[in-house]
Amino acid sequence: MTLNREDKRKVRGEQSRTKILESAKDLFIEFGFKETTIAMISKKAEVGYGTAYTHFPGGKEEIFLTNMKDILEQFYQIANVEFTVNSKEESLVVTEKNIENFLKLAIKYQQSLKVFHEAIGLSHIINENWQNFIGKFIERISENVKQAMERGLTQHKDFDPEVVAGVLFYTGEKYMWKVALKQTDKDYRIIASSLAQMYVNGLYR
Amino acid sequence: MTLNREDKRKVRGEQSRTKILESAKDLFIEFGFKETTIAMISKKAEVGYGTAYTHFPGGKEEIFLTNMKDILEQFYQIANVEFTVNSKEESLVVTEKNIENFLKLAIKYQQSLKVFHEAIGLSHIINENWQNFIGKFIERISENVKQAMERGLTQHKDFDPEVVAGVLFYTGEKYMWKVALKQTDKDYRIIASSLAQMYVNGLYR
DNA sequence: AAAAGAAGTTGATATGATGTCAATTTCTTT
DNA sequence: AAAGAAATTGACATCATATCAACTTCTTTT
Repeated sequence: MTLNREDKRKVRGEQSRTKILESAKDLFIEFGFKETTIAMISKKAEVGYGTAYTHFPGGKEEIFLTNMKDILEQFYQIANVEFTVNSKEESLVVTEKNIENFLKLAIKYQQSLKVFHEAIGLSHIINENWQNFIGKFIERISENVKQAMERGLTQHKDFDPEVVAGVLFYTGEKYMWKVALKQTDKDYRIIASSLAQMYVNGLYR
Repeated sequence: MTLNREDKRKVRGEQSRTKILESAKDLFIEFGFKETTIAMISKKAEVGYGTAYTHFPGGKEEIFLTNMKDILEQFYQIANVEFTVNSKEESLVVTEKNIENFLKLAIKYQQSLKVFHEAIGLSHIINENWQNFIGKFIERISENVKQAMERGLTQHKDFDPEVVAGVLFYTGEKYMWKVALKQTDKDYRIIASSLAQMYVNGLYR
């Protein structure tokens, strides 16, 4: 066995895989998730029909998720910033900025997110991926809420942290989809401002 | 033409229609939207395969929507209650009660709503119906927000009424689905309380 | 009462997508 | 050069949808 020489079969395999992913990316954006078929993808990628399944046993779903991984990672970075809240004013600024960044990404990846939204409804596995992703956000925001409650910064001491976190995240998520689906004309800054105000004034005293 | 005598063909037709709807109702709850097929429905209803399509040209989607109409109407009644807000305290009580009623319906119709949620993702037409339905809610809540703003009762005069309304409705909607999909153990009163507090304290000064 | 017509039923059929698999090609190792 | 491994391939089985021409059942017309 010669380790330093390239295996041409592996190279060809990688090429097929890449061609499938790239062809799929274009097709999904042009035709959407449901309308795009394995036949279309393999044809555009100039590989046999079955080749798509050897590289992606999970079919369309796996191909799509592989392409989305990158974008999802960027969204997750926003929630992943550590911060400790010392005052209502500080929280307002941080929250508003986070929502703005979130919505900016939605604008940047509008086309892909539109397909993603469709796919979440159509595919059980893709939906599961998204729910799992959402869970991390909610958890993260809940921690901040708990922290604020423990320090006596909140309006009430009997808030449910998850519900409070949901007010921020679920409303933000909904507007993210609205932006992606072009269902709103509102400026992302207006959305971020009103939502941040509602959240911070609702939570802190 | 004899108007007072019954047309046996029409009677038989009505019977077929009813049998299709009732069979579908059971099957949808047992197998879900995707798994339930026209073949299953027509078989259980003891009619020919094509009969389902003569009564419901829109296929599965039309059958399902026809069955859901009743439940949706009940949800809409909650939003349709006129009320003018005079104080923050009054608003808190009314808002909390509305959310509670909303979530109570979700518990009552948990099984149907679970299927509905699946169907919204799978069917473009069913999704459209739901979006249209949601729009009425948001509009209604927005009116209340505007009213409060005009009367100088709010924390800010530059709130976007729709975004503010979204904070209440979209979070409520999300928890409605969580209840229907049994994705939460929280008591509906806990949810209603925290959400109402967040909304009212966020909006009013 | 028979013929014509209308309403409703029916299942065979065309269509279109998915996922599998046995055969085949291409490259590597013995 | 032969054997073996990796990757490719498209024909095929499967399954659900929607359509439609033939058919049955009932009503109206003559």
